[in-house]
Amino acid sequence: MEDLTQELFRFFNGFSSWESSVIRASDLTVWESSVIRASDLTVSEAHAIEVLGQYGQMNMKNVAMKLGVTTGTTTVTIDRLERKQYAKRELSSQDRRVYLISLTEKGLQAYEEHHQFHSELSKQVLGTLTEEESEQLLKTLQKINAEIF
Amino acid sequence: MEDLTQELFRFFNGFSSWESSVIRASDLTVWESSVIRASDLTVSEAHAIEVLGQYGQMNMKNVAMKLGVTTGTTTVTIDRLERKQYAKRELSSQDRRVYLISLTEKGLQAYEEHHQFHSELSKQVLGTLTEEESEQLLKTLQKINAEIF
DNA sequence: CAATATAGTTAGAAAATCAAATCATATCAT
DNA sequence: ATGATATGATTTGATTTTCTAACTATATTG
Repeated sequence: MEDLTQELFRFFNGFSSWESSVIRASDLTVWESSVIRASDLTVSEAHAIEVLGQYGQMNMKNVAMKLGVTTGTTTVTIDRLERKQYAKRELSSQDRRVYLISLTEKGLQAYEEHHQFHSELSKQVLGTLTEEESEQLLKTLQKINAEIF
Repeated sequence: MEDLTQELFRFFNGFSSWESSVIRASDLTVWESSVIRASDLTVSEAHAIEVLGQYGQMNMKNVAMKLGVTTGTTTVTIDRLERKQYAKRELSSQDRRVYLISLTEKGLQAYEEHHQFHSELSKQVLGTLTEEESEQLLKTLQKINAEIF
């Protein structure tokens, strides 16, 4: 039990630093020997795109919850993404207080690009495991995600 | 493979929002019907304590890497932790450019407290799995952590 | 030993975040 | 129905967190 706690959080922290290095790295690129800014996405904007790409259209409150920030913060983030045309708001027809947020074409494209890096890590993970372990891991993660997160 | 990528990052994002809600919640407490600040730790300070508690004494650069921020940011964070007596710097005897950072008694105590919350989540995870699945998960995580993170 | 690399710090600016107040719409209890 | 309460989203103003770039000190390398 104590062991699992330790490995669980090591795993989480490992992901965490990997993820921020990827976001930062993908924001830079080298062109004719000098480093230039490749995308105009900040780290928190990239996170929001990741969440929207992963879960699809959702309201502000749910975006905020997935990001682990307040709705005030989310309003600001989505404002910027909308201004830069990565995301769009649509009024819900069910509840007129609600905005449904989704990615635009450009936003989806940015998500796909970022997602490639995820697949890379996934490949690395599979590389360390046997066929059987991989299958078991998938099942276990599905269970945990469905029941806890 | 695509499935695993999806579950892996859902898992990671689930952890992420859980973790930020826990850090925020543990920073507040209710006393005589009003919410007051219980600890003087901010979110980024709590993260640093978590890393130092998890990995033990380490230099600034490694702390920065684990936190996924620059060394400049880390200097500021450790400055504050040192001022509040949660952490301390020691000059390395091997390399005089290097500071080794570690938790003080007070820092360790804060780490232990935070760690309790981790155990709670761990317990929840175990609750959704069979005995066998739990053992397999532990082994798999150990493998991944050792080889990738 | 000079040139280059690395660890850490500092300074100033920009980005991210929060809490609280506010607005508009929904829901609930009577 | 309607007044009271709850909820989703935004705004405001302040604080916190972070970055980049320049800098210092020490190590390493050709």
